[in-house]
Amino acid sequence: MPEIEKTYEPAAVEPKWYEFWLQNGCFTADPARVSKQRPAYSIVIPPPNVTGVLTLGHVLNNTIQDILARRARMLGKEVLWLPGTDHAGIATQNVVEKTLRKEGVMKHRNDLGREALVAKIWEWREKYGGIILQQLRALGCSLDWSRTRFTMDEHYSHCVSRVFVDLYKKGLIYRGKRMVNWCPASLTALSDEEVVMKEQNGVLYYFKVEVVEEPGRFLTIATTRPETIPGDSAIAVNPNDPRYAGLIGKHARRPLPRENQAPLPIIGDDAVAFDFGTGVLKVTPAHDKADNEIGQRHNLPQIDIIHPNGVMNDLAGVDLAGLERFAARKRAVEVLTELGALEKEEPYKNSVGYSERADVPIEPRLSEQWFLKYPSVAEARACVAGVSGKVGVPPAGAGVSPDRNSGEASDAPAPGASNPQVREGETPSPAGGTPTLPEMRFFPDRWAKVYDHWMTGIQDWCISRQLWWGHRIPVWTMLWEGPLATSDSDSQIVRFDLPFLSEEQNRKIAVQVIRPGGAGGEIYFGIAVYPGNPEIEQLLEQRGAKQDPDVLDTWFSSWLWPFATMGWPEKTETLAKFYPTTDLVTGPDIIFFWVARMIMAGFEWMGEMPFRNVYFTGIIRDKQGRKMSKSLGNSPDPLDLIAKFGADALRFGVMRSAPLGADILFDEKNVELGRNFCTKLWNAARFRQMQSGAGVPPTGSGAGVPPVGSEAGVPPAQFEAEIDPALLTNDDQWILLRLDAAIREVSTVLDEYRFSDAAQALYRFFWSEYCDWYLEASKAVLVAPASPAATEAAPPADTRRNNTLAVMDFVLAHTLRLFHPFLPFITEELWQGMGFAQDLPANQGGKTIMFAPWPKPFTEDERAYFGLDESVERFAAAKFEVVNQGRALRRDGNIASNKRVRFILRPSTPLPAHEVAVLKLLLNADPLDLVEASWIPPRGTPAALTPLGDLFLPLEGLIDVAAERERLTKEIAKVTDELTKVRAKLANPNFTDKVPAAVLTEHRNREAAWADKLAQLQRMLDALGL
RNA sequence: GCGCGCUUAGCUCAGUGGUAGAGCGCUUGCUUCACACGCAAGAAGUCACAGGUUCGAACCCUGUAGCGCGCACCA
Repeated sequence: MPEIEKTYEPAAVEPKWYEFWLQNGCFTADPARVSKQRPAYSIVIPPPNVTGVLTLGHVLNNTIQDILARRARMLGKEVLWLPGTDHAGIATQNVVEKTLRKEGVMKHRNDLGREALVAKIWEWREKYGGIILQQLRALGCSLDWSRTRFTMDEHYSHCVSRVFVDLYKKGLIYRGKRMVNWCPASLTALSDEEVVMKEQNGVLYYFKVEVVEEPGRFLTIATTRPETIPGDSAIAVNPNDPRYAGLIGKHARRPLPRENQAPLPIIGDDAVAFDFGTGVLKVTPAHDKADNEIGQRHNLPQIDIIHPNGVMNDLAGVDLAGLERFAARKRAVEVLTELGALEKEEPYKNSVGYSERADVPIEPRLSEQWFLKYPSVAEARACVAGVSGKVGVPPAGAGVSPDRNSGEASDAPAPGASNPQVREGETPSPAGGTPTLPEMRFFPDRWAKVYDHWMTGIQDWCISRQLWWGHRIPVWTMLWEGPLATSDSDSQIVRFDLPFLSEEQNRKIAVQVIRPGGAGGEIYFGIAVYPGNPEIEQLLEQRGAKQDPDVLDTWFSSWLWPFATMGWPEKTETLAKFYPTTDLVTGPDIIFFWVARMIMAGFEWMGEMPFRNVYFTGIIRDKQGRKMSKSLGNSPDPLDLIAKFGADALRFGVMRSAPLGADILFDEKNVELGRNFCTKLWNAARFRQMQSGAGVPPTGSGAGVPPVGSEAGVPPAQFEAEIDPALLTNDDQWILLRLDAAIREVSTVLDEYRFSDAAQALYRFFWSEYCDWYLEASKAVLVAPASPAATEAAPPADTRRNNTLAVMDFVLAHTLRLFHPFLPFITEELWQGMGFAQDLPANQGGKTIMFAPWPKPFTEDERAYFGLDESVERFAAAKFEVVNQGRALRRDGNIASNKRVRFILRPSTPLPAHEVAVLKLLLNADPLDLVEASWIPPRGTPAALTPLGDLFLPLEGLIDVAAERERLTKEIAKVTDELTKVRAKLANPNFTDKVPAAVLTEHRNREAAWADKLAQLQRMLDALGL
């Protein structure tokens, strides 16, 4: 084996192995390999925006997914981790338009026109769309690149159109003129989820209006938006408000526009609160959601006074027309003041909806849009573990039944097509009960409540966007002059064959009345066309039908991601084997945008939930707890971090500080810690390499790597060949026990998605236990073996040495595998470099550590075989106590840790020569003299009591007696305190009567131990002399 | 207003009823033949507060305060 270099160089190592994995198809999923013995495991990546670059959020999210995927492979599963990108409508169009404006290509999108702009965006996508995926490679992500998808791939786009038509036919999609969230910057409607509420320091303006029928009587109205007064069409009061009830039916003159101070009706509506403002409300049906509802109840005119871009139109009157809405507010206040109508203004805090993307206040606006009534809500709501409304789960696939033309829509794989994929250790349904539907689990589960709450109050989804980049709505609208085939004019869906289409073609469309008896009594049809029928589209356009110019909300395509990427609507093998996916890893900020909608889509078109488990990551913040943002300059570039510290270091650092359910405060120190840990791992391996030689196969040859699934009951042959249990030292046995504990702990916490706990357990095991204790103790065998006492039947040094190396190899081989999901690169480098891959079958790690089996805890038989029992731990703990005490003595005596000094041990139990050698080494003692029980130290000798006997540091004259006395006095105080506490407990009959026997025994032992210790400390203090 | 979460060492966080823990930072000593990205030893905590349950509470219950998040309202 080549000698391991002195320092680890991630920059040289990482690309090499990534290329190796790619060349060997290690990431490729093959549904044909899925079987009962080899269950499927799948994750679809939350597709990053195609314009995006890697952020720390992506690092967190994708490292978690990679850990899950890599571990699943090691557990013998067929793993599909499916990559891709999202076209991200508004975001992408904004980015590209901005660039084009900067480059002077255009001033406004209209300069280019729809087709040219879309072509430019495609160009952009070709050029930059793969960046983030390339960056994921640098992170080590084991994605199956052969399956990379994009939400605007031809096939994917067909899926989007198909589900649109399907929902349209089911009557769930409708067009309507409604109040929508309008973004005056992006000039498009937005969904409720794209609006974020922000608290504002605003002003509440009070102005008065005169009651027409009672001249001289004024009403005072409070408003935050005086610029909308010209759009008012009523004054509302609460009919139960004695102050104003008598005015209902009368009129008041609105002050603006000043050239048209129209009298408005005073109406009564329960929505008006008595105690807010003055109890009098101006009603602006065209520019406020609540006012719009009042307007509908009272049949008020809707006066639209604002252009789509936020500029006031002519109806706003001469004072305001042409002003931007906030300038208009200022002006309106001035005019009110001039008119003498303004009474007062007071500061006021309120929340205003902002456009998430453009970061400007949205404008509630009446607009004609497409809306969706969510499908499969009941199923989606009921399937999540821990939500309240989960009773009466309907059978899977019980969606709304299609009314006709069902042929094309229903050829998806049969509902319930399942695949055997159960997480290791997953508990089956409760025994004896009725079979329950499989549940989806959220981690942490508190998100289930949030999800349920949203699903309960769910509103129709505005799915049309006034953009060009996206999936164009597959609906053509035309004026219909013939008779209607249905008498029910309220019906949204009409059974109607277009005479200019063939019967066959008519089956590929759905017809909806858009404006029954529209403005001039005309009837408009919306004709939705299944994808892939250009000839129908052509015929429609020849007849004057126009395709809707809008595109669909990006999330209307994202919600199909789990199955549209796997070939739906064809019944692909991929779908059959890998759907539903096993885990979804995403941020809680898109639980409504994406997760909830995917669940509904999963039920609606696959008849099944899209994933079994959803892991919600925290949000990455800087170390002051602020969100990462470009403007703050607090978001480091992950690629810089990788260049500086290595991808493994970044992964480990982030994972170690990312507890389940909490935000992550990112600190480069954590990455440093990851880097340091890699170095530690590297050097521990290097130490092992430096020991090979005399009598050992030069490579260590993967010694002791046990076959996975070795049958219980038979001591594995490999163990016998490599590790002779008869030659195991206490340290060997101890580290095997610690390894076993680490395997158990890491496996358990990973099953619970507690990645930071796993990382910490690994860190602790390898650094504090393996390196700090075992590796140091092993030097007593490898570097400075004890010369056995004449009476002892010690094994030849070489034999014992080989055995220790075998134990080391065993532990390292397991450790590397435990670390692999977290640290894929360095573990592969060491696995190969140290020769662990040799002589192993390819599917057992012979080719790459990626397919080496995940370590298993010892069986009972293996524990017995290696002699691993409690006495091992006990003796090791006693030994460490001796060492700790000795080091403390050294410290008290101000003796440098590198200085060899004489220690004297008066053992309370016979010690094998080897153990004495270990103690000598760890104490850095020379010599370590053993004395008889009768030996009495000279007065003033610092001493420590240990479980293996009394330890002395004979340093006549060198010791600071006063300091030593102080230490002992302090120790005595502490022990006295503990002893008092435990005695007080034991003296309490309530305690002794009620406490469980085991706890009582434990307390009695504790009392004895403290008492013993106190007595000995006292003796030591006495021995120090005065 | 409703709901959720958090409050433990200087910082970030583990710790679900029985002797308060880790990493970082800090202090001291050490280039001891894997590693100074290291080794060793240390200092450091009224477990937010107040009640209650219990033999016993950081942990369970009730309440309070502060912080964070979500939802609703917002003339």
